[in-house]
Amino acid sequence: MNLPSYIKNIANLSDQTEEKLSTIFKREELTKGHHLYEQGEICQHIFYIERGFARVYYYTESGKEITQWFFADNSFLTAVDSFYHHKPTMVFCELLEDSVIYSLKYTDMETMLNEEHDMAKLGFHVVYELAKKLSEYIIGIKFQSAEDRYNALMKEYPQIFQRAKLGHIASFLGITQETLSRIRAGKH
Amino acid sequence: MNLPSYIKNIANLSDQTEEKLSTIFKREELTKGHHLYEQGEICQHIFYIERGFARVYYYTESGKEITQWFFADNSFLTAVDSFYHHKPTMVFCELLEDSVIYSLKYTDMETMLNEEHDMAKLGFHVVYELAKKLSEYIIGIKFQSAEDRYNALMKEYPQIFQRAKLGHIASFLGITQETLSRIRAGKH
DNA sequence: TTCATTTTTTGATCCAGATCAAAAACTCCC
DNA sequence: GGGAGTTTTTGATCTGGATCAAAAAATGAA
Repeated sequence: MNLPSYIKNIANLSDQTEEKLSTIFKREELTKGHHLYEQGEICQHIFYIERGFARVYYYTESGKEITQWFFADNSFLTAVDSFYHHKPTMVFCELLEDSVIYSLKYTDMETMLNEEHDMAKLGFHVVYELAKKLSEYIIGIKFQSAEDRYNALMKEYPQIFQRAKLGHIASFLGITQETLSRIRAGKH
Repeated sequence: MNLPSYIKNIANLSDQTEEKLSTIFKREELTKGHHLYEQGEICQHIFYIERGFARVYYYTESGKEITQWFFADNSFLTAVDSFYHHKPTMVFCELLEDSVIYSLKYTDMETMLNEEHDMAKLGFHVVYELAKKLSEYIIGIKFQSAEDRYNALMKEYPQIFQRAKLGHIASFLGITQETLSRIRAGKH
């Protein structure tokens, strides 16, 4: 779904806000492998995926690559640790498929947040939903077995194995690739 | 710090908003053991802790009690899964100390969010900070050993052992009480 | 101060899942 | 279609932290 339609579904913006918004969002078709942002950068944008698939990941001190989150069609994403406070982010965001991405510069968003009341409400809504997801994820990852988490992911998002590699999914679940492979094989 | 001062520190509200806000917040002194909300309720309030200490917890299917989060002085809290969408929450929130709590009814907040632009901006800010914390917590809990997480907690929040019980802290860290006890004893 | 209850520590055992290593199964390009 | 790289599976072994059980320490009420 394109961004204007998506926003219409979740919030009731004035014509003025809608128009402004449409002028500051940039729509791009980006290819698989493209990075929306990388570790060390200050993430200046908030992104919306019209169509595609993205993975956010980082490296541990010991050099292991960990998937923090996946984002599919119709989701907003940004480097939460960086965007709002202009600090270098710790994470990378790469596209796992050719994707259609809208991006909005922080400075433009800030301006709109200040100028348009309904934009501020929309911002609240979007961030609130993010917090809710994160909160649910935390409940899941603590004190659930690897297999429980796998089952939960499959239920919520069955196409994941068509769109991401096993290793990516494993580190998202907080387990090794080998363990995930075994769970999937039904052994264990 | 009381709520008006705290808010002044993080946002620049108009006199009008500030005044409105002060009329809809209720300030109470509540005793240790009091529950701000319980599982099954629809959480109707957002709370601010002027002074005190709260613990959010829930029960797993197998009946184990898990601490989801601690909140100390100068923090906002609510049942994220419930508040905004009026669904029964899965979690409990109890005070671990006598506390001074401000509470704001959802309906009042919604009204203000709609009426006052700078209130919407404040809401965005508060929720954004929450999302950032949750996001950082997730990075910590995956692929860090129990001891690493213990050390991180001690660094960030050394007083925790004076304010919460070992068992509460253990489930927050995602480990058993016995393991935490051993880590603390320096063995292992 | 004593006794009961709660909380923390210690000990012994066990297992889910990590790690290391290598084989198998895919990809995809020349 | 063959070979080089990539991704997934399988196998063997090891270990951090769980579980169960009980002792020790702290708390608190009478």
